[in-house]
Amino acid sequence: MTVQIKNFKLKGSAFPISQFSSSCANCGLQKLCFANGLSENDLVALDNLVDRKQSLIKGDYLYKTGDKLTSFFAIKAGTIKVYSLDDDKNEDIHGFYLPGDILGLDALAFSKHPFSAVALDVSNVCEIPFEKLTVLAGKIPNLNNQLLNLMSQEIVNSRRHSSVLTQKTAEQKVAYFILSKALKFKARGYLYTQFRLNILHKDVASYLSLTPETVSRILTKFNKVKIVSWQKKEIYIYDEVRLREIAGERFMECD
Amino acid sequence: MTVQIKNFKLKGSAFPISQFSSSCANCGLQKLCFANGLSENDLVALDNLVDRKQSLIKGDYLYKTGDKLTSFFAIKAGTIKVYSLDDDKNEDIHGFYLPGDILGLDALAFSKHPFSAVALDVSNVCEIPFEKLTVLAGKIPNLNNQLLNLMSQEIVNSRRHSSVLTQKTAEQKVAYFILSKALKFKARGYLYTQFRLNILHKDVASYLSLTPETVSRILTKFNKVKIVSWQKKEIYIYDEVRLREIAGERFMECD
DNA sequence: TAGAATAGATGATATAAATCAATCAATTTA
DNA sequence: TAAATTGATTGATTTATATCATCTATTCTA
Repeated sequence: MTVQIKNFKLKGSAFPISQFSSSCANCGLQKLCFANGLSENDLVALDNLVDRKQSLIKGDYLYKTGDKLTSFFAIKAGTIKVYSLDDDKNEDIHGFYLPGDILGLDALAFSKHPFSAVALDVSNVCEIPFEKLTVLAGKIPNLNNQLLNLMSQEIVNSRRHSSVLTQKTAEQKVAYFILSKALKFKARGYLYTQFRLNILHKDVASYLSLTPETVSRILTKFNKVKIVSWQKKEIYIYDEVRLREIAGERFMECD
Repeated sequence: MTVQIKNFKLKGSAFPISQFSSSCANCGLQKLCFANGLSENDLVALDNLVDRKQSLIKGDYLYKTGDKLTSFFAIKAGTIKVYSLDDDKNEDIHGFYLPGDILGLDALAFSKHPFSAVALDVSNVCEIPFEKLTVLAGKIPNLNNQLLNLMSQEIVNSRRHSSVLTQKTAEQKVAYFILSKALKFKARGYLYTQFRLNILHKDVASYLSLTPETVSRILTKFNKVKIVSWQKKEIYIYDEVRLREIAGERFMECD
């Protein structure tokens, strides 16, 4: 990526939409996606499978629990929430997926989506038909390896999240959450001390296994002591050092 | 499996050791392993990769956090604990693996084991060199599919565990844990209302994000009201219906 | 753009499970 | 096999966070 696009504000978008991503070869998120490690020829073969979807708007579903697995999705822009519903119809949120993340790998074992994926944002995704992809992966060892790597990462991420849930206090969880999102922006080369995050506080609460009240109290406190503020979807990190101290280094995702 | 071996007691063994598992073709756990769905020829090719390890004893490690990934392991008999250590050297337990389970898939992304795996039991495992396996998987689509399926299952299992941790009360967690192990025995064709489970209560506590005291109090209660007892490593389920009611059906592993 | 619905903030109170403490039982090891 | 270590039980107390309640701000929608 030679052109660094500033983190300009597009309503509802967590990341800027790249102008240069109409093919895998030009996509700035290539290294994070199935395309990683492919030769030029292989990249073309992959590219031909990919269907670049029109924008999704808030509330659009990529898939719902129980849907047949037909495609994986790579997020180019926006925010996707992955969740299931418990008996009382409460959302059990498993993750918020951002540009560069891959969705749907968990559906492979049963050929059905065990979770639902909904856009929180104006979002942009690449749709990759899963049967065609696995056939192609059979022919391109590097593609197959990347598929395996992505799944393995997903296992580790999920275990890491379990550790966060069980080992951190409410305050540590909230600090950790904000920091992990910030570091994700940083890794992509965007401004990370100040960014838009289109996630409701109550959804963060669910993801961290807390109540909205607890999250609200903690954010109020963090704002008062000038560590970080999160208001109207905008996050400002005032004191990264303190935030790191509270969050703890352990389990931090560094992708 | 035509010969049904009774769940005889071998000191420290959760499952009986099969007499007939010196090759994948004869292994009763074939359907759960990499071997699932392979033709006779392909099975032989897989079989040639597999190194059948001598018995492990309690405390033996299959691998430790940070070790280079060299092999996956399939459990034939015994119990393996997978965990990491937190800053205070507390164990953060991610799972107890039983016969038919596969270990090490989480290491693929970074070529290093993110967790440690230790035998709680006299255990028997098959060691499958991971590089050779992935090369072979490149040639045998069914093997590759099975590898992908196993990884996908691991993602779902991990998410399911997160749901248990966040959505169930202490009592529900303990009931759920016992029931899920029982159903695993049942699925393998063993006696499941009464079985040996060589896991310390304090390890279960850690796995369920509870304290040993809480687990102890709950087990005392379950014993008093004649639902289930777990003493000296022996589990007796007296009232499966009540146990199911308390555990709740949701998130139950059915493998 | 007004009204309704949803999200967020803040205070008072309740509670599930943790922590602390003291035995008792079982397992390891010298 | 005795002593030492580790695990399990049970009771008293504490505490982090949930719950309940109310109010305000924001976002939808008709």
